[in-house]
Amino acid sequence: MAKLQKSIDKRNALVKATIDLVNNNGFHATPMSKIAKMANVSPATIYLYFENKQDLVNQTYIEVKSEYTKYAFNGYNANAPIKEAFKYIWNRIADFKLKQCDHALFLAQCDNTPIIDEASRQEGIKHLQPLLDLWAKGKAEGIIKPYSDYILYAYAINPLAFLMLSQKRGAITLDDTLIKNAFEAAWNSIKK
Amino acid sequence: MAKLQKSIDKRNALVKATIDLVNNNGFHATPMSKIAKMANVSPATIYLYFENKQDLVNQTYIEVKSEYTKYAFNGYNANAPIKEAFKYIWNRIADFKLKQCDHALFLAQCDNTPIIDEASRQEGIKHLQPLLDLWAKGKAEGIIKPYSDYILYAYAINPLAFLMLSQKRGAITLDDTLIKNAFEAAWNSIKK
DNA sequence: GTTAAATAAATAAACGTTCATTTATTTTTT
DNA sequence: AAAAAATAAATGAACGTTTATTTATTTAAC
Repeated sequence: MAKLQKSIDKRNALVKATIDLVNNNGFHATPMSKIAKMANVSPATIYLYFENKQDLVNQTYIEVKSEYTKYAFNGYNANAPIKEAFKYIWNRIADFKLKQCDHALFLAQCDNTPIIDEASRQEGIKHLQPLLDLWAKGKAEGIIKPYSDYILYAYAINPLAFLMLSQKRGAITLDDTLIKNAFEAAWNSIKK
Repeated sequence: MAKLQKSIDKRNALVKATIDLVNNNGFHATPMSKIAKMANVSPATIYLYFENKQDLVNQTYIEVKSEYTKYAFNGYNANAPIKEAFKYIWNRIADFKLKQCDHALFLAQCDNTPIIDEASRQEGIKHLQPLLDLWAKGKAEGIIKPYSDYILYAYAINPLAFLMLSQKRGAITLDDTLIKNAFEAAWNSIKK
């Protein structure tokens, strides 16, 4: 059997093009032809790597979400004291949203619209477990308020998405002072 | 029909259909034909009320955003003490996001995607002035932290959008206790 | 009877996807 | 080790469908 390797470079180029175009034009104004053109392949080639447009955007979402959480927990020490551990994760997430702004924007768009299907959304949620574990530990130790994971996330993590969007739109510049303030606000809203 | 002039009812039905369909299927899967069908008019009729599809979604956005802020500040007394005044607005906003969940979802989708144009986005921002005024006053009195409006909004108001989405997706139920906790978190993150 | 409102039907452009074919790589034969 | 055969990867062009929008026509108020 002749075995040939479909080029991973091409797949990556397609994923990257999808992120770029969906970020700038939205899903509805991102035809396969444009994605193909930006990735320097033929439209037909997309279908060698992805089942259809829905599959392309689903896979892109899962991939980006996975990068996000991988980055967030990279180097994380689950045995550190609660506040220190949380600070580490929080700063990694802030870092990601600033340095990988395009990826964070893409996630925000997917998380707030029905463009990806429910299965992919569920798949993306799984990876946050270490943070939820930290919160459980913090609650057990009486350091973190006994709120649900969702309200903790809403107040401690999600505001970063809004700040990132504001920066992207030129309304603010996220300097070190602002980030430091943001962390204090985050911590204050979840600490007991 | 008593009078045959461009019926405001028809326009409202079109706006409502747009919200429903965009919420459930996204902009890309919401053709004019479906909007027309749901509003019980002919596709051509849409063009008697709106210039084109972009104009329809722009106007829908501005209308919903306007309802949102109108509701938020209805009955608001700008001369009340800072915390009390903030609590009033915050609860009105929470109320809106829960009772008018569809409208809040539509706004979230518009605010996180490029489906509406920049002019309409700017137009939508204007209406928040009373809240910004309150914060300015609170900062002047040394009651509220000297953060930018964006970071205050990110921590005090925007988390409600995340909670609303979580509820819509069945992950949580926003009861009175949770809302009360959420307010305390909001206030703690902005109070000095 | 005139005019404005509403529509069904029509249309051109754009879309996602498939098809027929070519190109590139691997396997088999000699 | 070369040549031939087989197969995988890639493509441009084409398909059928859907889309937003326009047109020509009908309907209903005054």
